Amino acid sequence: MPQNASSDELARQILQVVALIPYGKVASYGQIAKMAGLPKHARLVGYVLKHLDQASEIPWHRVINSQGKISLSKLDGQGENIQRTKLLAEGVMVIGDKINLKQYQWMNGG
DNA sequence: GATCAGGCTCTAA
DNA sequence: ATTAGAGCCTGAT
Repeated sequence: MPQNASSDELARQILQVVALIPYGKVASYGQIAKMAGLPKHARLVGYVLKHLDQASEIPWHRVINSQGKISLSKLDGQGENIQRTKLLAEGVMVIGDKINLKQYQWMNGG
């Protein structure tokens, strides 16, 4: 890891970008990493989001993988994918575990 | 410091 | 469009 930035700082930069994703939109891990100035750290984004506090107001569910699919398999009390449920609640069309990035990806086409 | 695993991504079938 | 393999970087043994 770089000497000029603590891991906590990297996490902060990542979360700062994730917090900017607008309601009803999604972004990929790689996209987040890139926007945070950490182009190769897509997996770190996943790591950071996984270790978030549940009280956090970070919209972690708006982050999906590059294929437009949900990587997280965590389920809620209904046996449904939590991330999928949250996205649907925001009006994001999730078919199976896949999302139409052309339509819902943040900053896609402006 | 070596080794393993992870909410990834790119490329090739 | 879906599946495999290789590459990449960090955090935890």
